[in-house]
Amino acid sequence: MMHLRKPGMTAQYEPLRRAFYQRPTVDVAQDLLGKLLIRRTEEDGVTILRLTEVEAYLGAGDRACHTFGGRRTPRTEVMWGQAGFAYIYFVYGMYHCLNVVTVGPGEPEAVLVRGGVPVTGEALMVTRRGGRRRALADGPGKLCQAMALTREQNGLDLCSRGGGLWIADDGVRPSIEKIQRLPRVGIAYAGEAASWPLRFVWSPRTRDLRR
DNA sequence: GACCAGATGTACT
DNA sequence: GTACATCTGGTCT
Repeated sequence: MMHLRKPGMTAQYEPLRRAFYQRPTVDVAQDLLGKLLIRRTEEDGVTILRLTEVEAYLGAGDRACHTFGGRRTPRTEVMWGQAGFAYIYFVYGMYHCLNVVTVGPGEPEAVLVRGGVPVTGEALMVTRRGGRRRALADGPGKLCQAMALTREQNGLDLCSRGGGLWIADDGVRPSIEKIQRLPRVGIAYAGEAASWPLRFVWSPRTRDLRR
């Protein structure tokens, strides 16, 4: 597979600054494509994914969003806070989903991180995925499994390396025409919002993955 | 390939 | 009690 960075230099990537996240959620979602999701743990070291699929969730007016209608519960509390923090929740009794909070306090919007391709630490991701060598992180549950993300990482600040989870820019720029806008997945209950084109999918060719 | 059932815990009604 | 921002392994083509 694609090892485009030497493992030794991987942890040096600077976290995106908070201003990146303090923008309209749709802009943040689209701009996250091609960025590096970096995970560092004491036990395992560093794993990195390049993001290829995200969804925007637009807060109180979005029936598919956990904060629809202004819902504010212990689970959704992180979404109500500062942009640039991780909102991780448990679904279907066995999986986790990673979101990044956008906009700012009192505007509970977020981007669901749905998929990425391995850049560094692929063997470790395979181990975390129970030995499955394919489809390592092409869905939100798989992505969290490959990156060892659970509710323990809920509320981490992505603008700091201290929590072992951050997002960085290494200069790769998806070309706009390679990005598809589609309806979001798994939200048929959301009425009109189910058809909103808030899912962003980047299908990179190998050469697109280089700077 | 497509389709389907089952697994499972939490939030919320 | 019900629905859920999912995935896997089985079956069938």
